[in-house]
Amino acid sequence: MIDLKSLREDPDVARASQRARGESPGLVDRVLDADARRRALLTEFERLRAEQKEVSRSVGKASPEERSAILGRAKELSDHVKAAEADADRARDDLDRLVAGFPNIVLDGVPAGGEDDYVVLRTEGSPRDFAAEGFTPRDHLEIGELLGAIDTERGAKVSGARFYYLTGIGARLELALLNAAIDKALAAGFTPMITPTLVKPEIMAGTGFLGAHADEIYRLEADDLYLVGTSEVALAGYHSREILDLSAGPKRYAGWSACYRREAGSYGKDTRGIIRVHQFHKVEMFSYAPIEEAEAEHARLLAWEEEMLAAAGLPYRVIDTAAGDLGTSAARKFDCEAWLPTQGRYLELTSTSNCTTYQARRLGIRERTLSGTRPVATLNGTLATTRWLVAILENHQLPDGSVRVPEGLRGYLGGLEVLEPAAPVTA
RNA sequence: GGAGACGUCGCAUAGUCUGGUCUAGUGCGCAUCCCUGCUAAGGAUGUGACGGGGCAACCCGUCCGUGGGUUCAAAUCCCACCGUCUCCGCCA
Repeated sequence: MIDLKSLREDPDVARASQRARGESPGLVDRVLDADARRRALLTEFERLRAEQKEVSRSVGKASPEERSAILGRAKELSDHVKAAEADADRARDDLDRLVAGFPNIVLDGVPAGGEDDYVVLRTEGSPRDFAAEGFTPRDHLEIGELLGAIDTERGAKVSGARFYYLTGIGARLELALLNAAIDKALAAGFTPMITPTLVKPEIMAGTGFLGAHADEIYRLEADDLYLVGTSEVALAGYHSREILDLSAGPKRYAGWSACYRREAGSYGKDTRGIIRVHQFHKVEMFSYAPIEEAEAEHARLLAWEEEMLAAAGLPYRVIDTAAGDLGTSAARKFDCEAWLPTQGRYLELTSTSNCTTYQARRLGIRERTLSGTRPVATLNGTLATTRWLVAILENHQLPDGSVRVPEGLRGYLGGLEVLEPAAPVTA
């Protein structure tokens, strides 16, 4: 939720933000109108209510002779108050609806435009030259099957398309990666958390996931709960309706959870292997920070992501996502994309967003300061996901189909240096 | 799943039966000050959130788990829901 006061004081910033996102700047004026109307009706209601309270109080003290006259007056006022309150409530609902649909204000420097208008900030590491090494790289699924690490056929049999089993060394490799991520988070001062993956509608709405991309989310209708697409949701909800003390710096949590995505509208895209799946695991960083520290914290989250990518030995690039490709809640987003040799393209492995105070306003997360309370900034970023296995298997493969274990993960696999092809799991 | 108890401004509690004097009292904690001169005790004052108006001291409104209802008037009466605890049943 955007800040109405600053919108009132400086609507041009919001208009510019809307234009950068490729959305309507006219929405700003509709919000301003609704806000003015709501405040006028609220003032009127409160004036009548104050009068009614005064008259009502006088009923008890009135002498029997005065009583019926006062009661008549009170009754009349009561009707007026009810009507005025209904008007004010309606105006508030109108305003709320408009505000709910208003995305976060993008930060200065965010590239304008859509999905393809990102800016590459830098490229780290260099992709291997498989031609020079004299072999054609296998894709992650082929390797995964050779290693007995990934089984998508049985995943489809049991749960449908875009489901999979990680088997044997595949399961161990994912656990190794996620454990490495948790250790990285611990070293950076995060509190590890294992979070709920089913959340209430108000929490899902508060994080901004029920806006434009609501069809991405699984909903359990019988229980009115949502399956989270990331532990960001549960971690943002953790301190909802609380007042925090951030005087010692940001509060940092690292969530480990399964993540669920419907992948509606991605038919035919990344259908092979485990690049785009309905269920995966992720270790996610989440920070609650004073707003002045948000941009510095965002830079820190990005740096920790890059340390993980280095531990996994992956070549990657960092992009500054364009305004139109930001989520509803994000004011700025950096993605790290690893090189995918068999597709000759970069694949998103991490994403870190600065949501400024947008989520905190919706979820009622504030901090205590010398001059009262105010909303905090929330930020999130990926430390590892199941998808990383794709890049690890492809980038570290050897001609015979085995895979060199990146040094940063060996300690989590009992010192194992190479994953060797194994007999497949057969019936 | 069944039965019962409970939910009050940081914490603990009063108030609910008998609606108006609750403009929610008290204790603890906390903050400032006073006294004292020494890691004590005492005293005074203050002590929330949200919204609106001046936008500074102030004023108004909302908030007693949540949402409805009754009433001129609801912490208080009625209904529904949520949560916590206890007991029973069932499942692991």
